[in-house]
Amino acid sequence: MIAHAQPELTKNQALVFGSLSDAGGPLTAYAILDLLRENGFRAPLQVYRALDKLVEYGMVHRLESLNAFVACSHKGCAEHGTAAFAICEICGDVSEFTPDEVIKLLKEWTQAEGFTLARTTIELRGTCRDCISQPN
Amino acid sequence: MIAHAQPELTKNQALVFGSLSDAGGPLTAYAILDLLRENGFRAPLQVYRALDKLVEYGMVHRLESLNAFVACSHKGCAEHGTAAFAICEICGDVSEFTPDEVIKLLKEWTQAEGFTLARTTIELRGTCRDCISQPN
DNA sequence: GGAAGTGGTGTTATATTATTACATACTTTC
DNA sequence: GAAAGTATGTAATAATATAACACCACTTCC
Repeated sequence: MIAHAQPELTKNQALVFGSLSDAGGPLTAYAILDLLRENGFRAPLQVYRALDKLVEYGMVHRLESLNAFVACSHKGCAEHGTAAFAICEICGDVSEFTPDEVIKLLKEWTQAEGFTLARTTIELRGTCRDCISQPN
Repeated sequence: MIAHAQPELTKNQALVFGSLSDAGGPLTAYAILDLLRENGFRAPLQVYRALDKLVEYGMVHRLESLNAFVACSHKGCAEHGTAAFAICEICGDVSEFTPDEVIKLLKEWTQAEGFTLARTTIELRGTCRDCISQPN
């Protein structure tokens, strides 16, 4: 369990986090940029810099296999362990979960190997229950 | 356990696979392109098309968090389960392993959720034993 | 034999994702 | 108020990936 500070966000960070929260799903950096143009955003770097901080604070996760970002699904983004993601390739829905037992096993492997773990990416691609049951 | 066919590779596929095998580590598509210019490669698509097939055959893995590709570490690329990767951020070394117990737990989660799993990405970022012990 | 299908290739152009470099401004601390 | 640290704005460019189209080799099937 890692406790993340809940710092005051700057204006840009708050705008980016707001976009992701409102979206309720993953957005690419450029999609966020387009959403925020009316708020004065003009360049990708404004988005990327905010995202860097939000990821550092644990409030946003990066989905490596999508090159996209998603707001952490924990309310208030309270402390929690390493997250995993199930990504539906039909509807784009992303489910975040916290597979503590999996993380424990992976940590055991790293300790046996002498590997110092900094960051863990677990992403499952497939089809969610809804999209399987209604194949249209 | 999934048995991958070991098809005859086309010329381009063999060249790309050879580059990755020789490299003994991850390469980006554009790094491969540069290595193969002397073999007549001229465009990224020649690399990406070969990589697509090699990944499909299970002979090459894509490292999502690096946007890079690595030859499968199993000799002859025999049948094996889902792979995971530990990536050293100092020396760039990549260790492939097969965490069967982890995969089993993740599969249990997907079955409970009704999620149909197509592809699993597990990537650990950190520092390998060698780079921790000799901090230069 | 020829038509149609399939898969690989070559090439140009373009789309998408991310960073470098530099200038400016604001805040905190001493 | 000078110094240090952090946030911002902007332009340019780098790095990664795909679309579109033409051509060729091979098969298969009538």
